[in-house]
Amino acid sequence: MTTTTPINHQVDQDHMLLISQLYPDVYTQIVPPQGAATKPRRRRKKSKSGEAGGAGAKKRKLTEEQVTLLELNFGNEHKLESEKKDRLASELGLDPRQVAVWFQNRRARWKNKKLEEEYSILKKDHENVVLEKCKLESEMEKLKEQLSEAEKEIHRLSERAEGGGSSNSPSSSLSMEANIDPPFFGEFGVEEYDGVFYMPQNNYINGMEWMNQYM
DNA sequence: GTTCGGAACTTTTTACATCA
DNA sequence: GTGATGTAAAAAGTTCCGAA
Repeated sequence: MTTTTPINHQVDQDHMLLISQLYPDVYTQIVPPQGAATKPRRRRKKSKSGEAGGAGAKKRKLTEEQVTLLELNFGNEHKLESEKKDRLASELGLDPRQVAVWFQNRRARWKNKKLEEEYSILKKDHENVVLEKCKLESEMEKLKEQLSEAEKEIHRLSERAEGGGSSNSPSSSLSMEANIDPPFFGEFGVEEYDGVFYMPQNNYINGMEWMNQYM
């Protein structure tokens, strides 16, 4: 990382001077007059048409053909090598710097567009997830209701059975089953085969209360 | 007169080379 | 090997012009 040292300023000024000789049209506005060389670079001043820059400094809208060819090249490669830039520039009748600037701006536009697209995809994904969450929540509510009904039914049946005094009660038969050790993770009804865990479809892990009826 | 897209520009960041 | 320095290129941010 380079900081802007006085040495760098001098180097920058030298570059600017050199470039200004190569591309006088573009750089006449920003190369400081003599005596200003040691000052830090300043933003160019607002220049009116016809001022120092002259006709060459005027912004030119690129023609349709120029843009088409530039787009074509951008489609192939988002970055330009120096040789290709020069070749393209002479092909288009443009300054190589203009071609470079066009590619810089095009990359920026492309990046913005890509970000917008990614954002809208993520937004859509998020909306779908929220929708799915709502569905699952309402499904869970329904299942809870069903569970509550089942619990009530079990309670009714066990009360009736107790009243009858039968030794063949559901609780006694189930309690025998409860004494059998589960294979793996038995208490959750989860079994492991070959490193893969299997869970019975109707198992309900979080709401284990009903299981206690048989313990 | 205002807004917007884009060309042109400046500043910052990054990567690489060279040298002490 | 390592840190300082220089250089070039790209990214990021800004200014300003022309057209609608």
